[in-house]
Order: sequence, then C-alpha cells, then structure tokens
Amino acid sequence: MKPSNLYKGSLTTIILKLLNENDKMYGYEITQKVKQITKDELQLTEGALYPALHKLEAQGLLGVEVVKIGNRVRKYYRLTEVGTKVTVKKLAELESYIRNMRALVNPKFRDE
Amino acid sequence: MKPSNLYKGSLTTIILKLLNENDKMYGYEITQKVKQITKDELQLTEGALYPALHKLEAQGLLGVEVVKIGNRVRKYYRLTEVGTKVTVKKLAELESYIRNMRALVNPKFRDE
DNA sequence: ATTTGATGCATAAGAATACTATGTATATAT
DNA sequence: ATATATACATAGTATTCTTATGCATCAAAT
Repeated sequence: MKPSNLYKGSLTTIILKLLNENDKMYGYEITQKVKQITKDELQLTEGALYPALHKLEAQGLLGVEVVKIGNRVRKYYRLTEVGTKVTVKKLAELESYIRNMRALVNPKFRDE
Repeated sequence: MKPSNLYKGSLTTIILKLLNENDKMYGYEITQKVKQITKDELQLTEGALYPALHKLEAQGLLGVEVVKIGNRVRKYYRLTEVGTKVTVKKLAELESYIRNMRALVNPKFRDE
C-alpha cells in the first residue's frame, strides 16, 4: 500500500468488506479488485495481504478452501459467522473514523 | 488513540491541520481540541502526541516557542513554511484516502 | 524455443506508528 | 489533604505495513 500511510490499519476492513460482498475470493483476486476499484491508487502488497489473511483465518474470521486450477493452487477465503459480525463492526468503525477525520479537518463538519 | 486502529497514520495530518487553523498550539491543548471536536470519540495519548511533535519539529515542519506560564512550561508549536506546504499535501491525501475507502466499502461510490 | 509478463502463493527483516506504563511537576477544586 | 486537571517527557512493547526475496505455473510474444 504505497500512496500514504493513512491506509495503515484499514487492510482488515478492506478484506472483510470485499469478502462480505463477494462470498469467496482468493488473495490475488483481492489485490486486483482493490486496484480496479481505486483505479490503481491503492495497490495492496502481497507482503501485507497474505499475512493479513493468515491472521484473520487464525482468528476464526475467515475459512479457507484450497482449490486446484490446472496445476496451480488457489486459496479461496470466505467469511465465517464471526467474521460477518466483525465486518459489521469494522464498517461502523470506519464510518466513525471518517466522520471524525472530516470534523477535524473541515470546520464545516464540526456541528454534527 | 483508542477507538480503532484506523487512526494509525493520521496523527500527523491531525496535528498539521489543527496548527494550520489555529496558528499556534501546545501539546495538551491539541489533545483537548481533538477530544472536543470528536466528542470524546478520539483521545490522543500523550505517548503518541509528544514524540510526533518532536519528530515534526526535527523534520522542520514545526517551530517551537517555549513559554513560562506561572511556574509551568508550555511549548507552543506553529507551522513553518515547509510545514504549511506539507499540510496541504496531507489534506489532499486524506481526501483521496476517504474517497478510496468509500468506494471500497460502498459499491454506490464506485462509479466516478 | 524462450523470454517476458501475468498469475499465485509465501516468508523474513526491518521501518513506522501508536499504546501502555511510568515519571516528573504545578495548579485548582473539594 | 486529596483528587483532578494541567503539562511535559521517555522507555518498552505491540501492531501494522514495506521491502526484498523466493518458488512455481501459465499465456503470449519474439
């Protein structure tokens, strides 16, 4: 994730939301989806993505399904029930974050 | 900064913007201002704030003025010229970040 | 035929950022 | 007297991400 360090801390939210929307996805697919949606402005690095996926899996938020495509392996991830609940929470936190940052940065948004 | 780790990476932007708006401020004042603006949702911790101020000063973005208030010391910070330029850049990055995150999280915002 | 670029996974070393805990000290209100 | 607010600061730790590297398959172009 190059552009600025504002993205620090938002990777989990991004992953969870995309999985919430797309049912199941594999890592590389997520990187491409993010590139597409943000018009190349945000590029997930694999060094950040894969460890993040592993961690979410270890926390029980994601389930994995290994699929062989020809001779290649893909690991499809999908939300668990817990993962779905956490997604809702993360999205609320993001809205709150954006609201607060807008208020901090733009006096117009300060009276609710 | 408690609420969520989304705030990781935004402290510099917050400090610069508040100084851009208020001419000069001291550390404690910044923490209170942030509390007020975000209605207690965001509490800057001093362990994050003071090192951040020192770093910005070392980078030449802030100038310091030490003032004695009674027997107490206050360190007033203000933007340098360079600091003002960086502030503009940081604010643009924040807008970009918010736009991208909105698009990632809300399909409605994906076209445009 | 082979090289390039895309696909697809993974980890290790290090940097950056913030949190927690702690310390010092003054001022004010109860 | 004592708790709370004001005001600074740093050390140790945790979290998160970047950079660099590695392995391997596949399609397309030269």
